[in-house]
Parts: sequence; structure tokens; C-alpha cells
Amino acid sequence: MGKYVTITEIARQLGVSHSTVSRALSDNPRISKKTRELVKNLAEKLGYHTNSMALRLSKGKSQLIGVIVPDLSISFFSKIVEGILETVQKEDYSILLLNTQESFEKEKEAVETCLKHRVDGVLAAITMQTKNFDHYERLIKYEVPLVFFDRVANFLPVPKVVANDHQSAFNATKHLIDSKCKCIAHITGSINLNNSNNRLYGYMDALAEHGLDVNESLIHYYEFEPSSIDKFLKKTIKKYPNLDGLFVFNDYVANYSINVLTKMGKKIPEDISVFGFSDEPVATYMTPQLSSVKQVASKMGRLAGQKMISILNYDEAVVNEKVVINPELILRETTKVIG
Amino acid sequence: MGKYVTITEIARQLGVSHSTVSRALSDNPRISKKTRELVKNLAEKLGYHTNSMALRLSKGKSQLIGVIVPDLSISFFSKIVEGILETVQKEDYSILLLNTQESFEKEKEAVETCLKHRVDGVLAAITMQTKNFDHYERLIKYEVPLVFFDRVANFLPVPKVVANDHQSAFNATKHLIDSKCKCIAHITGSINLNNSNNRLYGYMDALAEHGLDVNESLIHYYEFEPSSIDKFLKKTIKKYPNLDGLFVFNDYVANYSINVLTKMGKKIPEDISVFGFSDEPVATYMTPQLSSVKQVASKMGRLAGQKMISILNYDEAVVNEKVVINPELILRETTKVIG
DNA sequence: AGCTATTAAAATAACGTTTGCATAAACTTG
DNA sequence: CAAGTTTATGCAAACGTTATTTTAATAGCT
Repeated sequence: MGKYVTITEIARQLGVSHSTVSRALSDNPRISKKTRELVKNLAEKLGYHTNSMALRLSKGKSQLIGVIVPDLSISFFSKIVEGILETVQKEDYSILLLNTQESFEKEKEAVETCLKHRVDGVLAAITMQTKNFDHYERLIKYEVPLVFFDRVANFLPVPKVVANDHQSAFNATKHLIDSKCKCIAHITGSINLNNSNNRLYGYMDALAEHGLDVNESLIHYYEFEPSSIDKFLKKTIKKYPNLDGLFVFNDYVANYSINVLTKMGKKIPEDISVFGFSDEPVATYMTPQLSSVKQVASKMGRLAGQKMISILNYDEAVVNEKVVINPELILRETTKVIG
Repeated sequence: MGKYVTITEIARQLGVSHSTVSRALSDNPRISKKTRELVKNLAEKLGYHTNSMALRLSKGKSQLIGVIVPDLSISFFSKIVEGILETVQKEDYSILLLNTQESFEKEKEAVETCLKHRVDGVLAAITMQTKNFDHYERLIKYEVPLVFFDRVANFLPVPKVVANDHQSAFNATKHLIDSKCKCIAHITGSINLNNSNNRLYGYMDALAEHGLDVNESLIHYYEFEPSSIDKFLKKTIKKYPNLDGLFVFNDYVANYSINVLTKMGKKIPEDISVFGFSDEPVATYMTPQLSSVKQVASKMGRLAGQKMISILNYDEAVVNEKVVINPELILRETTKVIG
């Protein structure tokens, strides 16, 4: 009990050579039907599992894909991982998961770990600190296919899968404008993160393109301090009593903002329309339910996974390309119906 | 360019045998200091990485730990995975991540995948559907160490790491009682999930132990239908105008419930105190901020990971034991201050 | 009958390590 | 200085596969 059955054991019991067993199991036509069935039956009976370590050593392929994420506790990233898993598992690949916790050092280590494990490819999102890309170049040098998702190194000549944050924010803001909002504030996230910045620019461009002023004092940079939102909203409503729209970079913060506004006696969406971002679970648990931009995490994961599979299984070339996932607005109760 | 450096290549360049190189790299005292340094320098220079496929085949150890989770998009589970990763990475193990999506079939497949990859051990949380455990017995038969976390198969003689949901719910309810609540309702989750049930019993036991009636009509079984909560709360407040406490199995639903109560004109916590569960991010984004039971996900992950490491690296026996993580209440603004 | 094709299966090498055993050279030691 | 011991290294087997080459057995043909 306890020991794994090998091809050699099957061969011994059947009185044939192990190479015959190997071929029989992989349906090689050079083995007679009779022997093949004999082999397969015994393999089944003994509960034979091919030893993937041996298989991999022999084939020189690990069937392993390295996945490097900056922070697995962010639901966006864990959903991406879920999407990747779903896609690559079907093709018999497994995932070597590395969590860098936003540390550049850990990211370098993660790449080394990938190399050590001889992964067949790497899917990565860079940390907020990553400015040097030598470690990724190393992968390229070793001809390990690399695909970036979400947080990408723009100038490396590899495929990238990203969400169109700019367009999403643009469309959300445009929706507020279309529903007759004239004075729209924005709460944005960390200035270090590309994604927040793209959303900010999407907001500004939408305003500009529709003839509304872009007003610095209507923009709040949020950095983990909820009470700053109370202050911002109070100040803003005092200065701009006609405030009738709010676009927030994240659903949690949108939820918080709505609570603050409600306490100040504002009606949502009659007085002020609010648009969130990411369509987190909280969006449907709120009252009123939050209009938001659809979460593209699992789609992003699936697309990144598929790209890798195409490269690995169908010899697609690794080229400098960008797959952009387009936005989809989810309209709920915090925005007015148009028209 | 592109090919990995092997031990044999180093040996060739240095004019020694590959076994000498192998020993030199692993600091075997049988190799002279001079040779050892020669080897190490060249290895460094050539960017040598031990080929883990070969290493594993040779050693008969995969350095891989299978992690089976029911739903990675639930932040509780992704945080557990993060905790596991953090712990096992330090000991040079990698994770083979399997997501069962609450499907029993996928869970069986996941175990097979673990076997196929010759994982050194398996960490698992079962699906809501799992009633048969033959696949896990298979692991035990193959002497693959198994450790359960959170959702466990109670009667299998292996280590388990769980949160004390009963005690947590008991303490949360007791806190409501201590703050002078006399009529406390409870919203519970799926009747199929152990965790919800344990919380339900914790609530009931706390009431009973403090001389309060356990009243079936104060308990609502929530199944993914927010509007059922509106109905429940309205009905309950009509029937029990003295309702002054609410304990909810999950922070999202607590958030929703508070919104409903607020709209009905109830003041939180002056009229009704509310206690949530899990301390999700939303708890701090609410107004008032939600009192909740601390999230134990990453601690659970670390404990489960450590247990596995102890078994694998320090030959700890696989025994039928239960590690219980004790509750910690986070008191915020939805409950009254005691005394 | 004698030769060639064809078919089926066995043998062997290879993948890159670790490891037990062997060996040669250089030291001890009485 | 011969015998034994230590030191430093090499050799070869083993891990479980796949893949290439060889051999053996059978069948088909003139």
C-alpha cells in the first residue's frame, strides 16, 4: 500500500517491456489491439497515474505556468487567477502561484522561482514599485513566453491584456452627463496606480468633450482615510450647492460616499447621481443599488490564459500586442434613467 | 541562448565529473573547498538553476503542495490561500492550486490531479456538496498527507484547522445581550454550510444560556435573495416592536439590513444594535461602521500551511486533531458601548 | 524454398539529478 | 616503509518516462 504504480511494474506483471506499455497507454498504432487492451485494463485496475515528474523530465516540458500577482487578497486579482485557472486547467496545465505583496524584491525572486521550476510560461502583473525590468528580460532570454495582465510593462515586446480603464471612466462619466448632470465630482485612488490615473483621465476627458469645465477642486485623491471623504463632500456641497453627480473609482468608497450624502439629506439619485467602479458584491447589497462598471477580472484572466495556451500549444508567436477589454456599464439605482 | 545550463555542462567546462559538481553545489564536505568554489563560481556565472523536474524525479519528492478550494472568488478563501503561500514558500514548497467551484465532480478530479502531480501533501476545504469521501481516502491510502481547513470532513483521521464559528457567534450574541438587548433576531446563511449552522447554534446557545427565549420566527434563512430581508425585517418589527438586536452571518448582508432598517426610521445602534461576521472591507466603509467578528482567513492559511510543513519537513505524524482558531470581536459603531 | 515486406515488441538511450560504491593519491603511524 | 587511513574525486545506477533503433516473428510473393 502506498507506493505508486509505474509503467515498469505493469510491464513486469504482463511480461512485456516498459516501452510497450508506454506506447500502449498513448494509443500508439504500433501496438496490437490485444496488447493495448491488456495494458490499459491492468493500468486501470492498479490505479496507474503517469508520473508527471518523469514525464516532464523526459519531454522537457513542465506543464506548469507561473502566475505572478501583486496582491492575492485583492479580489480583483484572485478573480483573475480564477479565470486563468479555469482556462489552463482544461489544457492540462497547472499553475505555480507567486504572490509578490507589492514588493519588487519578491517579484525578482518570483521570476527566479519560475525559472527554477522550468515553467513553460509566465503570466504576470507587476508591483506598484516595479521600475526595472531586467528580471523579465531574463525570462525572454530563456525563451520562456511571457504575458502581462492588468499591470503591464508597456515597452516589453510581449502580449498584454488590459482593461480599458480610460474608456470605462469616460463612459461612466458620459452616462452621468447624458442623464443631465451638470456638476460632477470625482473621487480617485492612489496616484501611483496606472488604473486610477486612467480612470481620472477618462473622467476629465469626458467632461472636456462635453463642454463641462474640469475643476481641480471637484477632484478628491483618496488614500485610505474614510473621514477625508466626509470633509471633501461637505466642503464641495457648500461651495457647489448644484452638485448633481459623483463618479467614484471604487465601489466601497462609493458606498461610503452615498452614506455620507444621505446623512446630509441628499437623495440618491434624485439630487445626486452616483457611479461606482468594479461591480463588487457590495454594489448589489446597497440601497439604492449602485450603478457601476462591470468587473472584468475573470474575463481578463481567461484572455490571458488563452493567450498563453495559444503560444504554448499552437505555436503562436510571442509578439508585442495589447488585448484591450472594453467596458460595460451596469446601470442600477444610483443613477437616473436617461430620456 | 535559451538553453538551461546543466550540471553536466558545468562539469564539462571544469573537467570534473557531474557528481562532483552536484556535491559541490550542495556543500557536501567530501568536496575540497577549492573545487567547491570553482564550481559555485562557474555555476553563478552561467546562471545555473537546478532543474527541479530532475531533482524531484531523483528525490521522489515534488516539493508541491496541492491546495483545493471551493471558490477562489470568495475573499475568505483567497486570503487563506495567501496565508498558505506565505508559509510554504519559505520552506521551498510551491502550490498546485485547484478551484472546485463547489462541484463535487471537480473535487474528485482535483484529487486525481494532485495524485498525478505527485504532490507531497494536500490542503483542502470541501465543497458544499461533498458527502462522499472516497477520493480523500485514496490520498490517505497513497500516504499523501492531508490537512483540512475551514470546511472539513470531520470523521477522517487527519488534522483540521477551523475557526470556532460557534464560539464566535456565541460571543457576538452575548455582546448584544450584555449591552442590554432583550429581543435579538438572526439572519443565517445556507442551511447546507457547517459554518452558518455553527453560527446559528452559537446564537441560540447564547440566548438560552442567558435566559432569553429562542424564537423560530426571529430567525431568517437567507438564500441569495436580498428582498427576502426587507420582508423579514418588516414583518419582524411589526410583530416585535421591541426588537433591539440583530446578528447577521455575513457583513454584506448586515450592510443591506442596516440600510433597510435605516429607511424604516430605525436608529443604529440606539434603537437596534447590529453585529456582522467576517470583518470584510465593507464593514469599515459603512456608516455607522459595523461591529463584526474578526476575519481569520490568513491566520487559518498560515496554520494549515505550518501543519503541513511540520508533517513534511519534521516528520510530524498525521493524526486526527483539530486546531481551533478562537474568535475576536471587533467593536465598532453599530453596537452600544457596554456599561 | 528463399527472399522481402510487414508487423509487433524488445532494447537501449536520453532527460538531469542524487547517491552508494569504488578508486587513486596523499597522508599517518608504529 | 609498509600498512592503514583519510581525502578528493570518479563511476554508475537509479528515478519513470518518451523516443529511437534493433530484433524477432510472421506473412506475402515469385
